[in-house]
Amino acid sequence: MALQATEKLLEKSGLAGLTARKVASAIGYTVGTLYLVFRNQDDLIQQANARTLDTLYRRLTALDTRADPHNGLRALAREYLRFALAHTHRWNAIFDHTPSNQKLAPAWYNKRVDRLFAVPESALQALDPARKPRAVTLAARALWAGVHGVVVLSLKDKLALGEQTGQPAVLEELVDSLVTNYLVGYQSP
Amino acid sequence: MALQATEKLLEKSGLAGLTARKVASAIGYTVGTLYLVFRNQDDLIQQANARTLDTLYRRLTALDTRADPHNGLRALAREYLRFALAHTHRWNAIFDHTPSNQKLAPAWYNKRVDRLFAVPESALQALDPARKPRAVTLAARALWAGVHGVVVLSLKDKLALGEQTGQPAVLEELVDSLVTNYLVGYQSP
DNA sequence: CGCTATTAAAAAACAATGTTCAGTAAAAAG
DNA sequence: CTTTTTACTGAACATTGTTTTTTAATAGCG
Repeated sequence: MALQATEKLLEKSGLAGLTARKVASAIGYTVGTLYLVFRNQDDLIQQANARTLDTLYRRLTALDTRADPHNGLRALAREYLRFALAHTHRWNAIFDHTPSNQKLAPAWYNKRVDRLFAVPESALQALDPARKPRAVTLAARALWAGVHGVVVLSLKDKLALGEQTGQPAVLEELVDSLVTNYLVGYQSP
Repeated sequence: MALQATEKLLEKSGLAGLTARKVASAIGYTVGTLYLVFRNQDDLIQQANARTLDTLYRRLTALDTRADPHNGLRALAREYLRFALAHTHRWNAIFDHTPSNQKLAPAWYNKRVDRLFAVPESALQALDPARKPRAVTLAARALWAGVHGVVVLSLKDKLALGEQTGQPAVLEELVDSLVTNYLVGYQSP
């Protein structure tokens, strides 16, 4: 219940507008009760974010990249962008949230992140099965981080594209450009 | 004075550890005085961030990309990464700060962002003077946003690279991979 | 049933923080 | 010397994360 309410609140007003009291009252409880279920606010947000990562993962793995890895990677990137555009606030919450004093994220959280990176990585591997795993891993990280960067700046409207800023078609064009051009280099001898 | 103190505090404990009272007392004033100089905390942080953007801009323009645009772009990207690694907290502050209720950033702030994007853009234009300006702009945005993405995830340790995560050499390798491969695609017929 | 122990939740309290505002002391103006 | 302006303080307020104290209900059990 709390996590569902958190998601709803995030969708409406983003991470900045989220308070423990709002979440509690949204499910008909008071704030004290929330702290019986979650260790603190970081814990709550992290669990909400994990759910977002899960649905993103499901969306990405729903695509078939095996038939055509090249176009598959483009489709993955586009799907990533679309997801972020469709759930801006929840997606932003993943990256805007910086745990207060916590050293490193818990294992169950990192597992979701790793799993996500594995998706484009396996497509890249399929694209050139002969390549060494380490080289593929690095390439996957570089490419996916790059796609991530385009999406991040797209959502923050920091791409300085003039009037056409924020138009989904232009953004998809950007993502496509990145993936396509990168892959040309990746596959050239 | 206030901005210098803000920078020092940011360097030490990041945006999360920054409070109006700390900034004020760091310069020997009380919190009320700070609000005579800055409209609010967003204003203070935005002005501090603008200064960070300025020094980054100076670092990037200190490089000469005209002699060899291709390597110049790689150097730009590497310099961007180095700057972020050297001033992690101040750099993160630029992207972690989400103005409370403000619609869009003020013009004087956006000017710095535009100016930064112009740097790789002019290198890309030099690389292929025949290409149409709009195509160059799009490519510059895609490539630079991609580099940005690698840097973002590097600093947040979200690249899931196992033991070697965070090693600058590996990160430079990633950035290099992105730029080099992208440019191969960009220049191919 | 009647008493106790456990549980679930509320209510209240606390500290930190952003922000505002009334007041005050010193300097400047006239 | 009086008035006005300036620069600043100190207190106040609302919001929020978090903890602690209380209260009401339920379950366990003789």
